[in-house]
Amino acid sequence: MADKIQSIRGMNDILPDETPAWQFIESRLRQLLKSYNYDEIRFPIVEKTALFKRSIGEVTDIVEKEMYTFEDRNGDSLTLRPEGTAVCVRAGIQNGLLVNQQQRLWYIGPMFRHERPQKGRYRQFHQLGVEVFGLSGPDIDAELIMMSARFWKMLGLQDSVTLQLNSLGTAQAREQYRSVLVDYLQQHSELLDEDSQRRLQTNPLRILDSKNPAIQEMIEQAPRLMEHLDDESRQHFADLCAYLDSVGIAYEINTRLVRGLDYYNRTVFEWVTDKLGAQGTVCAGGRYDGLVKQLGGRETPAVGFAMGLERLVLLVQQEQLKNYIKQPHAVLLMMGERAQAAGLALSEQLRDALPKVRIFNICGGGSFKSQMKRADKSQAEIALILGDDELDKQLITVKYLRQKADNKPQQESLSQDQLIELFKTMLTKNALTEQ
RNA sequence: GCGACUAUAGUUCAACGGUUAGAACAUCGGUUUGUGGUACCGAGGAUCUGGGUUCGAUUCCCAGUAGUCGCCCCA
Repeated sequence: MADKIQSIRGMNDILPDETPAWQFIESRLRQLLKSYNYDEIRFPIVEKTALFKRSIGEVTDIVEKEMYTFEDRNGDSLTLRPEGTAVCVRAGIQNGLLVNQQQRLWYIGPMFRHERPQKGRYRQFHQLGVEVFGLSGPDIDAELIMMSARFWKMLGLQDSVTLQLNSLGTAQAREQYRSVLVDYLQQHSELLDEDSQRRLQTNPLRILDSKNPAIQEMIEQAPRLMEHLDDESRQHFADLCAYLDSVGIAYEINTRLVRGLDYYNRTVFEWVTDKLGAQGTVCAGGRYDGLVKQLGGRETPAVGFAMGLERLVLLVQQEQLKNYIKQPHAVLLMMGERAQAAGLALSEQLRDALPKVRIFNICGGGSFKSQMKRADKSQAEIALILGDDELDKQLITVKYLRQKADNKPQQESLSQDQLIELFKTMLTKNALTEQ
């Protein structure tokens, strides 16, 4: 036997067992986004490396050590997208979607980061991203948070996630705060670990996020970003909080919440869960008013978020899927060669007449008994039996597989027209539970 | 990228430095090829890869690969 070729580490197959959960989540997402009137955008998986260096930040971990970067045949440096925002902005600029316009966009698809795989963290992972351009007020920030909150309800996850909120202020305010913070940290530099020493030079705000207990203690006394906000950002944040209060969305203000990507300003938020171990962030986003200009467009306010679909799949409970998994309505048994041809034709005709009906043809023949076994395993509501007897009489035997032996007839012979009528009543009966 | 733990049928788990590596579930077949679910009978199917120690390794050691957990990072 030849050697088996394995998939790339951290890049997983999503198997038939798992796809119902994905489909469930994706269909609810589409429904949600439609209800807020957002539009889908699709863009490539590979982009020029410079796009990510310029947007995410040269000294971020993502750019420094997690990107899949390679040269193509022309010698250009290309990168598998590690996130969607930068690509969305590039596409918006390039296609003239952003100038003096408002756009509310979403996208879904795989992202790539070379990290150590863990539960809920993979090298190819999937995100849903939502980005809004051309709106600068706190109202749209609130809309995005309300939208995500609604989504948790749709998935039955409202008790599994909590909202963390912070404001980073304007770039200038952040710059000022940065130097105040660096001063403070340098006074306590003997407490800083190796990681934090390095970040002192590169991204000191991230030190606030450290899990090192000694550092956390010292951070408690550090000057707070909230206290260094400019007036406008302060008002923006207060308005946002008021909007959330007005619809009863609970949040926790976390002044240590900073983002790993450089482009954020003002509002940042994160939905977290304690049910996924170290990978607790399920959805995160914020405002990035400077990015469009930074990537060569006109100055355009923007805000967005992304959620990790793998993590949602892990959170969605099996019971919520039970109305979503769809069994066939009917399973078709074909006994003998004559019935084989007639049966295939029959199921095609049924699909012509009733596009919504789900029929599972038993292929591969076999004894009556083994076909019945397979019919049972299909979970279908009814079995259609077609053999020489039925062909001679121009009838189809219908057996009700899920009706237990009581006084009802378990089996009857129907003409094709009667069968179609039967399916119609089955479909209307199920119409409410299937959507 | 760092650390710890793990790797045996499709799956979940046994076992042993030495005959033929067991079981359950799953799969397939059979118990008159026209009646399923239960029962009974039967079949196929595995020691991650490469080195080393040893007369002999699935078992011990090393490396690789992969998974899990933590750090890191992040969605």
